[in-house]
Amino acid sequence: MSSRSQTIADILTRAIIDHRLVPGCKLGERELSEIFDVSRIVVRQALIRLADDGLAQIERNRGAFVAKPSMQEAMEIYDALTLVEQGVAAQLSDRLGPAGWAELRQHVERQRQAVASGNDALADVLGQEFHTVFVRLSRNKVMQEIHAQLVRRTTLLRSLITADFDYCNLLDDHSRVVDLLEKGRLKQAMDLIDTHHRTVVRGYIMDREVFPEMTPAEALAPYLDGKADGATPIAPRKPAKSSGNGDGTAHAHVHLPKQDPAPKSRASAKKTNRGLPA
Amino acid sequence: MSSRSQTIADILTRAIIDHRLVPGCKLGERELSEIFDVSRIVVRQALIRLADDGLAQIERNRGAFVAKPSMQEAMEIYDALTLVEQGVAAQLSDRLGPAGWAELRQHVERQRQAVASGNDALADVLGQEFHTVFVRLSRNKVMQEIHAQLVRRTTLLRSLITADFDYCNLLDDHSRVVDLLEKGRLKQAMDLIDTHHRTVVRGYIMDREVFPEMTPAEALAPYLDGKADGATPIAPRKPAKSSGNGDGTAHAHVHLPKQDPAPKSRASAKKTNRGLPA
DNA sequence: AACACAAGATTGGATATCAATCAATGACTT
DNA sequence: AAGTCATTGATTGATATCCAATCTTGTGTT
Repeated sequence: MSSRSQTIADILTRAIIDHRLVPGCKLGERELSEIFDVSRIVVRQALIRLADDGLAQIERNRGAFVAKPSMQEAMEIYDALTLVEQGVAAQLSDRLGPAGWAELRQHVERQRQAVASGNDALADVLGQEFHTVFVRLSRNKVMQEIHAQLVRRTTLLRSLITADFDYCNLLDDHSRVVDLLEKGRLKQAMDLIDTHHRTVVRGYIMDREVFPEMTPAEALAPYLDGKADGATPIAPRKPAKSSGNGDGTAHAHVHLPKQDPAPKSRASAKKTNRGLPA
Repeated sequence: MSSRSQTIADILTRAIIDHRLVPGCKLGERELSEIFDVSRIVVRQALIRLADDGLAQIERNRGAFVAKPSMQEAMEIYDALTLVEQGVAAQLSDRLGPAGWAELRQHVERQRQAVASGNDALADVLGQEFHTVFVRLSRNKVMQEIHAQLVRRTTLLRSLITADFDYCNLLDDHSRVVDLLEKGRLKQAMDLIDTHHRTVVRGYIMDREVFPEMTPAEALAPYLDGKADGATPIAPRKPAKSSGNGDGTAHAHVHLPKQDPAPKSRASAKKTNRGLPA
């Protein structure tokens, strides 16, 4: 079992890539420590991990916030992702065996079925997973980790934009990349990878104002004792601290941007939850 | 000014890439907290950062150690580095302007002069720096950070091997890569980058047992002076804490990594500083 | 010698506390 | 009334102390 701060960092990461915690959202130490029922120190260690991963930014004496990358940074992230995947493509076109190609095709097929059956959420997940599988076939764990981090950051970026993708189109890209690579047409495959990501970026109109639809406590609730992802149970709890904290519900104060019109949305607004919790 | 744990993480990183802290070296919380005169918690946060960077590994209930990558991991790191630099090469061959090429040439020239004047240590530093400059010209900060991390890890790897490089050869590679790229012969340049790194890896006979030649206190002493900011502390400074070892550790910039027969334990007798303080 | 067990040391974590800093508020001036 | 400045409150960065769990070590027994 890894450390608690790692567990919490994982949960926060999950919540961020599920778009339950959106860019700019304050990650207060005290608030999180009450949510997870751990000490502030553990929370801080988790936040350090998040910041190292580029998913949070810590401002001295002000606290941690979910990262809010600039357009410039968004481009750089996609550039880096393109570079990595092109490189992996070059490797795979040399070294990948039949089993590998089969796995890729099978994955594309699964996504195709998801699209066909109208399961957009699943299609979205599979669409992202394709890239992960792609890189995993390079059998380079270091590269995998770098790539996974970039993917997480692109997923974060999606919180900032108005999603407007054509899944079928992107799916076709995946399929065609596999085809081209297997036929040894590396150059074309690499160009397609580039176009693929540019297509995504082109849809990026970063409408800079994003405000949280839920408090962190609400956003994180689904991850707290579900253990859906087979991870660690959060805490076997010791006797409560008896110190007058009567109601027990960590009803957090909302940290909303000022010019915020009127989101009193504490009442579980199940809105466009694009994410996929477990 | 960034947090203290960041400062300490930076110093530890520095000490590791200077080969003053060698793989496997125990990084005890209490010991480090006394050395840096901070609390254990700050040290722990620094160690978390190191571990996230791949420079340390934390074993639960056992503590943190300087990372000791396997041969497999070493290969993966170099593979990833090659992939990144090849990708950057492709970008530069498209987009780099005259000023950029000039900067690269100038850098190669500086290293050439260092080699000519017999300043091996400087040549080594410049040789590594070339790769950093190369990637910086891509103007992609995300990519830069990924690359820098990989470079740090390769530098760590050098602690595990018996260094036996032919600097002139590697320098020639740099020069030729610039030439080829500027002439638009991308494919050849990329092949050369690959060969370049393979040349380095080929020299890797990871003689698994590395022994620390100094205690962490001795290894870290040179970095401890001002402690306020930590720009580039190479000033020799005596430890403020008494603690018995009054030796001032005159650290010479020696670059003679001749294999040392294994001493017994951490008996700090010799100070063959193999590192390359900038 | 091999094994079991107790003692010590180290880590992971909790709690309480303090200083520094930032945000918000309110008082005061113009 | 508007604007500026000081006070207050809240949050972070960091420390010290304490505790439980685990690892290491050394010793004693078989």
